[in-house]
Amino acid sequence: MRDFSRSLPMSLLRAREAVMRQFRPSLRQHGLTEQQWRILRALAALEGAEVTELARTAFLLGPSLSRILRDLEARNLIERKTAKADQRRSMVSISKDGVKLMASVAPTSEAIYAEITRRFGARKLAELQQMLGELEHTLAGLGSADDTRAEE
Amino acid sequence: MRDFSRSLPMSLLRAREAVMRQFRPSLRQHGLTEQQWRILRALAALEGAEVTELARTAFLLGPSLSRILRDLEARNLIERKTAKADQRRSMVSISKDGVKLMASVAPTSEAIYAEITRRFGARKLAELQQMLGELEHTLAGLGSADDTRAEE
DNA sequence: CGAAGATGCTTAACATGTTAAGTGAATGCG
DNA sequence: CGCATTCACTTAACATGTTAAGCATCTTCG
Repeated sequence: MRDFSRSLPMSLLRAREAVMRQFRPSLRQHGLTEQQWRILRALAALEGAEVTELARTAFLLGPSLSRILRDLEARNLIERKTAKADQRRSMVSISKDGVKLMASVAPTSEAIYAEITRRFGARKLAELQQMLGELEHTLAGLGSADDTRAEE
Repeated sequence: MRDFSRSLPMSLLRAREAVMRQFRPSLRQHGLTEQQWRILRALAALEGAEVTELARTAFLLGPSLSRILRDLEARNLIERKTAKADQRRSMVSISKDGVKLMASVAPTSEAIYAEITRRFGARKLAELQQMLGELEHTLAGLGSADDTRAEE
């Protein structure tokens, strides 16, 4: 059998870990996990979204998102209000505290990303992301059907 | 701020998920998680290894590995014995049941991998893995020091 | 209208990720 | 030798990943 340490899943896992290792300490200093940070960023970009939409954007499964939103709301970093038209849906938005927190994290985060880009090379990085996108697209629809998470 | 859905971490996450989505159902049918499968494969390749070495190979953190080994041992898929020379170390090896289980999973797993390779293109896949390896190497040593997990 | 089904979200249960602390065994060194 | 340090691994505690159930609300259609 193939040397599994050279398999595609392992390559992807190690590469992602190498990248995230750069960001985690900074996020941690601000009391945020990687996933919480994704949610805040998504909310800042979307300016309010339904939970399902947020799950798709932040690439989180419903149950994870449910828990995280509960915690972020308790920390006053986000706000929720149920939609009037459809009581099942709830609109989530980032709070003022949330915006403030983002502002305090963003500079370091941007700097790290810039350093990664510089080291790896902007062109190469673009190529890599191109290929990753193609891989994702190639496999879309191969596996199970219903995809609440990604799959736009 | 950058559209975070196009950031490198998200690209890597989505790509990996697209790949793993192909394998999970088959593994699940055999009562294995992705991580348990990694450990079995690593053990089959190494023919017995110390826990730390196994963590490095299967790219798992110590605490995760500890729990998983406990469970795999309870299921009689692996065996452990403490080293004579150094009582702190324990040698882990795959059991006969473990080998049997691997044999029952491997064909499907190989078929899925072959299909992914076929769809994406073997050459492109090699290119992608090459770039992933470079990315990993580029970032090695940038972040925190001590790396018990990977970083050979 | 009203019951059956679909939808949006949450809870539950178990497995792993992540960091810190704990434990026993080896090592280094005065 | 003896004691502090290091080492290999495990436990603990909390956050997320993953699948299955649960629970309202909404929609569909007779």
